[in-house]
Amino acid sequence: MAPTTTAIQRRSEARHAYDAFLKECPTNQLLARISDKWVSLIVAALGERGGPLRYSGLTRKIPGVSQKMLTQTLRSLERDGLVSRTVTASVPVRVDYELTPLGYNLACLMTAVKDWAETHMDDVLAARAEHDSKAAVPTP
Amino acid sequence: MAPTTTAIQRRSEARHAYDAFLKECPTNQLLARISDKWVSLIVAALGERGGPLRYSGLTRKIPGVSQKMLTQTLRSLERDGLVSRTVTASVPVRVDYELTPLGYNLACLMTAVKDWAETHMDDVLAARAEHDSKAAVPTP
DNA sequence: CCGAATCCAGAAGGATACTG
DNA sequence: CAGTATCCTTCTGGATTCGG
Repeated sequence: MAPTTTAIQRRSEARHAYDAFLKECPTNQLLARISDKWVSLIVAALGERGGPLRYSGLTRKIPGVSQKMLTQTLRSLERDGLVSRTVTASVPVRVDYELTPLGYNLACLMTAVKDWAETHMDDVLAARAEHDSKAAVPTP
Repeated sequence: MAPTTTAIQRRSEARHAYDAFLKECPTNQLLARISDKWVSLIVAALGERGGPLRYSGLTRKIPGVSQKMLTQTLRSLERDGLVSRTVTASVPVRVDYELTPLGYNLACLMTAVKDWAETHMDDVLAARAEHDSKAAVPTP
């Protein structure tokens, strides 16, 4: 019997090979992790500050973030050794978050990306308007 | 009556202010866009190549991507003026994708981020193991 | 003040089949 | 070869509530 579904099979095999590959090669995992919206914002916020920031401070510095996402993202960043968490047991508990040296290292790149976004934003906007105007007038 | 729900209200207001802010300041939109997993991988793939790449070529170069995500992401990148799409109407249709100058510009940053991930991956892994081992032994 | 836990709507994304 | 369209599962992430 000739293999009639080779294309499908190959694709499926590629996917499973990819899944297995991820376990051995965590680079993609790490890339996916730092390619997260909240990770970018938190690391950028802590990087711009240059020093420690409290939980409530982060909430104010990143408008629109929910406690859930903030806590969740901070935990993963702490686990990955990118931020340090310091608890001061005062009457109202005080928790400070700060980038580790490794985290500051990443913050530089994040800042560069953010600067790129700010610099070339108008180019992208222009391209988007151009593209949309062409697509919107098929029969003038 | 004293305002007992100020914290909740402030948070809610912050969210709506954020939503309104996004319309006037698309920088965050753009940052979120380029902080996408598939965007990173596609831009990196095209950047490493240095030249045009066909649809099927991209499928092979990015294992695990579905046609849906590949097409969808390419469309958005084209709309944003980061990649160009060239159709050659031969017997089997041939489509080439290539980074625009703006796209190449971004690819440099993406490559830097990818390199960072590859360089500091072991540090992150070590921190992760350290963190997990501490959390896994509360009662020895 | 900092966070954990639960609920749930909606978006993301994969599998599959079909077109030109 | 290069998509498009559809279904369906998974996961994201916001709202809310409770605890230390």
